[in-house]
Amino acid sequence: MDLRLLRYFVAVAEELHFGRAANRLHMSQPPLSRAIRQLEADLGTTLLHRSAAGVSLTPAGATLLTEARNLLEQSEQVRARVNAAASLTVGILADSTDPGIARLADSYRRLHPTVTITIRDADLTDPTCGLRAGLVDIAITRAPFDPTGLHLHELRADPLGAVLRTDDPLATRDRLTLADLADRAWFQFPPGTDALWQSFWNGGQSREGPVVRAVQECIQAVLWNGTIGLAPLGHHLSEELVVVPVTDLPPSPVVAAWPATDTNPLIPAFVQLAATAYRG
Amino acid sequence: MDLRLLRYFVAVAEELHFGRAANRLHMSQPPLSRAIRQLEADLGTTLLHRSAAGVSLTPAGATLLTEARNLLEQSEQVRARVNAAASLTVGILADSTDPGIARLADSYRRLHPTVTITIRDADLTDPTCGLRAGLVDIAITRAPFDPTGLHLHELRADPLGAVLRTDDPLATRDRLTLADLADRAWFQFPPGTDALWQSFWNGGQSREGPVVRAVQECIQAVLWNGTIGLAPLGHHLSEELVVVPVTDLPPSPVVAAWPATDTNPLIPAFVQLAATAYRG
DNA sequence: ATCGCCGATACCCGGTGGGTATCATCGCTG
DNA sequence: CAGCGATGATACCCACCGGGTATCGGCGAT
Repeated sequence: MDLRLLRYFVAVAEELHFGRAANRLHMSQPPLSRAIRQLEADLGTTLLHRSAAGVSLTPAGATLLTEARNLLEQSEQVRARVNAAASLTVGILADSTDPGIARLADSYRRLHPTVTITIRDADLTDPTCGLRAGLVDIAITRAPFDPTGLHLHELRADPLGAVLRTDDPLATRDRLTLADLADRAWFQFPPGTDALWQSFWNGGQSREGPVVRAVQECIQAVLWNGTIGLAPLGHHLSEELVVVPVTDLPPSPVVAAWPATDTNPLIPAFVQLAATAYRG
Repeated sequence: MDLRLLRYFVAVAEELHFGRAANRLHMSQPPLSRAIRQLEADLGTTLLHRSAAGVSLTPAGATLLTEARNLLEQSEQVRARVNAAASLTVGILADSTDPGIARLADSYRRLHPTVTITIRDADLTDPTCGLRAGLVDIAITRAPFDPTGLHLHELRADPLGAVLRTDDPLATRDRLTLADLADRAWFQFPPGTDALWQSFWNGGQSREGPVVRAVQECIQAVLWNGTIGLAPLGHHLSEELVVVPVTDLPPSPVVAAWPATDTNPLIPAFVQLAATAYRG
């Protein structure tokens, strides 16, 4: 059985007219007639009643119409699924300053040269980097966020510090507590941001402060407006900023997250590679 | 996408060797290589890693392997379902003496000349005429029987009578009750026969008597052994038998039955035709 | 370094899928 | 009732494609 013939048959069965169907298929009528006869011979049944009055479906033809539509639909899905298995989009959040992700992508490309891997920088609105919206296949992000329907894999946990201007009175301290920062203005995330995540990144409390949508905006908020935020230690954000450890905050985990329903075989391989890359 | 190419791909993916796969497909290696390249070009992805060491699947290839197997399997099912929709096997029970079924088959053939309709006479063991075993698409039989998983359509209800030899003392009566027959030997159906059906055709009670497997055997049992049985009125069974109405039995319904899961479009058409044929 | 295995390439041929021209049939209409 | 128009079937042709054979190239093993 040939999918081409099924496509032809569906056209004829829908039009109930060889001429119109041929037109729709951008071909002439005689080869179409022949193709349908061929399909009938292949299946060993008559699919259409032909008469000068018109064309009508036999019971076998009616069955084939629905079955063929179904099969053609599924063949398209196969195409889509195979294409999905040939490319991987990874969303990253807040770690755009981290060179690790670039090295990770490179080593993945070396391992799977046939796979197109794309890194997408997400904005802070969505800690799952568009995972639920289907924009990315995997998110590399920082917990916490609502994990419903997601598989998670913790890659690393970073101690957190307060991001301060170098001329801040606290900037010379080698450690801080949340109490030291209680009177400062904190970031505000846009509405719709995961509540868990928002409260954590504000030091576990609801805070007042300017709205930020991207990492660059956070840095600017600290530099220009004297607000304060949290960041993993060891990242060099700017010449004019320091990150001072805050001792009474739990470390911030970096997690890989992907939809529990996603069967893309590239995902486990990527997560494993990410795990070794982040461990080192 | 061409199912032929998918078949080729499955062979190569299973053998992981172009030569062996070509052998399995009864073709030579070069056109097979070309076909796989074609499939890759069509899908826009590499499906196989080729090296002198051997062939291995890319992630997209692994996905396609399962998807292709699935699609090929389904294409075979389409073929089977279309063939099923082009032929109808009707099982009939106990009414082989009824000329109505022959007329019904003829008028169905006139209505659907492309459909092969086959009438199968069932034995008394199975009142559903092999419906559950898949031997027939529709059963025209007499209730009662276990209707689980079946759709039923009552075609007619016949008053019942006792089948007696013409020289039986009761043969001249114009009506009887079950009480009149209480001391007679009744039929016995083979083990496995539907219990509902068995008890009904024995006058609603468990009875002693010879085992019968076919209508002919029932007639012979009455003629030769003096046993007794029930039959719808108005059928001429034999010159030496009469059917005397039994007034305290409910009429016996003739029903069309077919599997609730069967989507064969021939079934509704046949049932409708049967309904009008039996009504007349 | 060389041999051997295996997939790729080059090239050829016949069948098939597409085309055009025309026929046959049937329903409609004047 | 004859002629016309519409529609599917048939006849025939051509280009392309799916199959074949012969051979190359590259990598691994010895």
